[in-house]
Amino acid sequence: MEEKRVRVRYAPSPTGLQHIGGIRTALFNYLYARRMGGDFILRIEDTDRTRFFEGALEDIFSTFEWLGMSYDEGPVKNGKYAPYFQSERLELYQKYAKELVDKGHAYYCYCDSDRLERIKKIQEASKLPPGYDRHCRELSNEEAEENRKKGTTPVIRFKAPLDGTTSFDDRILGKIEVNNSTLQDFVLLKSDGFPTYHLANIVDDHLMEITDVLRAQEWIPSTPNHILLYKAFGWTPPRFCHLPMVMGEDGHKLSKRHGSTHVIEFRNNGYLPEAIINFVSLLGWSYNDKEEIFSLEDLTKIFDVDRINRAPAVFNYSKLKWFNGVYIRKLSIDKLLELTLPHYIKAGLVSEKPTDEELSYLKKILPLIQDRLELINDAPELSDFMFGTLPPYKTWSEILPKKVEKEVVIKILEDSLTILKDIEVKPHSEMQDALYKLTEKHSVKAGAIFMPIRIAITGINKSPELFPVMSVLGKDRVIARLENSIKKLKEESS
RNA sequence: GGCCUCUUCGUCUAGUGGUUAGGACAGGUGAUUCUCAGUCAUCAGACAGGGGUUCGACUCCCCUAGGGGCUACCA
Repeated sequence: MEEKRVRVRYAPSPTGLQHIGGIRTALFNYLYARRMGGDFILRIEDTDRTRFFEGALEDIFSTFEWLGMSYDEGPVKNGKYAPYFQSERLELYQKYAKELVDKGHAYYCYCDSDRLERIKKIQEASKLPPGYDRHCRELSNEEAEENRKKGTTPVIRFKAPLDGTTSFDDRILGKIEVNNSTLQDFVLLKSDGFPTYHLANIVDDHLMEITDVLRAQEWIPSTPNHILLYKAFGWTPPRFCHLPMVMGEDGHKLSKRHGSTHVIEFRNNGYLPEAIINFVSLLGWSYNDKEEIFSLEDLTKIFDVDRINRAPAVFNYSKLKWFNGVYIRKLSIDKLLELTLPHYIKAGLVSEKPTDEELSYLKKILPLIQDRLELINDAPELSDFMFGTLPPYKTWSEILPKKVEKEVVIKILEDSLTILKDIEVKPHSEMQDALYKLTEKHSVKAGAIFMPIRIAITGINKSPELFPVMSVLGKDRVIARLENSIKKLKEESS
């Protein structure tokens, strides 16, 4: 049999910001399409008017762009099957819902929310499984007419089979079968004329010639409904592939209470798109047992649906951070500058319109902190001591090495000052060797020499390598900071 | 409650009847004539339990337990 060109879609509903779970689904669809040389479609399922969220669309587009995922058809871009907003396809769904009624697969239901509420309460009270009681399923024409006269706008419900079974073959889960007796007469068309997810989704998937549906496992329970719908229409269903859920650290579906979940939050917090893509690709999928650093480009070549896991995956923030560090270390200094500059400006370390001088100074600082940077946003905090004549000293007493007498520290700093005044401040072993000699003179360990110098010069006890720092700072500032520290220490001891 | 589904180190996972059960993150230790980070080395850490099937089960089957999802005129 000839294989059809693969067509997959990501179909978010604009009810909130894009989150990790959604983007994982989007990514897998994207990768599958690219790997198979097929089409990736973006479709906006805006069928719930009550939950529409203002910034959602903008967020979807910018998230895709930021992550570097392109789609072949979708809003704005359009394509052969336009429009890609379900809200613009209403007549279509109404037509198909009506068709189902005519074929006897669906019916008008006049039950209002009051009645629905009532039967729900009764079911709860008598511990019966909840669900619509199919009151309108076999309504006579007279009764229907009566309801119409009362002015109630009906919904259209699917007439689910009462017995037998419905099954489908999931690409990763295998055969899934349910008894039709457990199915509901779910709503297809709401009373406001909008379709429900179930109707709109399958109508569009069919019309848009979607071949594979990759979606989260939370959709498994409604898949039999969808299969039945395809059957009622006489259409061939696509292949289904249900992706494992993404959980929070407590084992529940990932949500806000687990911390950041929206892609935009990660973006704002200093995460790189490469890190998000790489990390998310490994949520429920793996390549092999040794490689795990992949670019989006790599992934389009190696992604394999058959290697997707069945079990849910817990979102591990610390591993994401590690990935971010990996990708930050891969950045060129120019790129790193571009990304960190706004933060330096915000921190007030660089002027609003940075001068060339400021820019080239930043370019000298960044290599100093690149290795230790985990989040782009942390750059200013990690390097603020590189700015100004004197660093922002903390309390001296807290920072001084504990095991060394203050008098000795002062002597060490004075000796260092003498040494440094005489040589070039370069990141060279010469400087290191010269200072190292002080360990013998004062009979202390290396740390007792370098720590005081570090603190005197940077004002902190955790800094990048001392000699590169001194080199970037320049001789004048090194001397000034050393002198200032000695002075301060002397004041404090008197 | 009902239906569906899942189960290898704390976490992400490799594994497809015979392995010292491998890797990564996190954690421990050591090295890198200084701290932190990075890097390198190293340690610790798992097949949920019980029955089968088999010469042999992490791998196949059944049961139990535990987890998760769904159960809307939301997607």
